[in-house]
Amino acid sequence: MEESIEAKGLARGNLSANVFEPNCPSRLLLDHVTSRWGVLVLVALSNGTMRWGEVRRWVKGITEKMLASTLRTLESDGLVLREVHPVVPPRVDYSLTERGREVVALLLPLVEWVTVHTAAETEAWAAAGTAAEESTG
Amino acid sequence: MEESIEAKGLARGNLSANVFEPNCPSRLLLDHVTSRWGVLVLVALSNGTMRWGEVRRWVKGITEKMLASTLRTLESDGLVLREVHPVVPPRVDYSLTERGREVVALLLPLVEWVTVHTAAETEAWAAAGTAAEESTG
DNA sequence: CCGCATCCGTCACGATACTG
DNA sequence: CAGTATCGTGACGGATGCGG
Repeated sequence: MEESIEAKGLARGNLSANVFEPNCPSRLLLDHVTSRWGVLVLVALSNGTMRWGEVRRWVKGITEKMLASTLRTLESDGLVLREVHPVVPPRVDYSLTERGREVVALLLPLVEWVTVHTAAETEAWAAAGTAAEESTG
Repeated sequence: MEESIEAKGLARGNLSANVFEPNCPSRLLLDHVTSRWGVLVLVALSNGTMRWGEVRRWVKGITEKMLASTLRTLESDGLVLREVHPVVPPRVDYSLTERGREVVALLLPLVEWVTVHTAAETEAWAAAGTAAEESTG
């Protein structure tokens, strides 16, 4: 394992930020980007600017409350840009900031890895799911 | 952004696993590896085999319950190897499996990015924290 | 109808105490 | 040292209400 964090000194405390410290702000940001919905929202937005409803349709299963909360959090972290258009009907666009794109670039390989490494299990799931797809919508 | 997931077809649904599907098993695995404590435990174990107490000391702020739960989950996911030595006093070693090392390799850049991008805020935090350390304990 | 805030129920999380 | 059992709280999730 040449990729040890020790080699990089990441967790040795010789860097200013240390995610292993409970009160370090880096822990908060890490929690946000790796949160249950945060990662999915970020990855969804990697496709470009999206409207509220669009993001909601991408991240299936998320509630309106969590979507709003997640978007607000990511916005305050400077990862997501929120643009409100004062039109009727109301239109709000969400997109990734420069920082947001940086994180997503690191997030994508992880999501891809997970996707690949659940392929075996997913085959069975998809097989059963496809049959039930008609009933579940 | 040439790294769009569209280009890879990751979220297009043409891969067997799709993290955007609420019931897809890949979502579970993603939640596990990106969970609040999961990522920290995995990164900690990237330093090599550790004992229970060691991991606990690395991941500051984690409770015994969460540590046990997280380790069990990661073990069931095939990311962490748990070795029980029937000795007195009891000794249990935790290490990364081959798959675990793969995920950590993808997790480290993310953690590193977070660390770097909170450096500015952390300076103020460290400065204030060091000063307040005396009063707050 | 879209975007989002609020109330409330539920469950995982967190602290403590206890066992082998 | 390495966990397990128990109980309280806060965050999450669902439904509802409001403004444009």
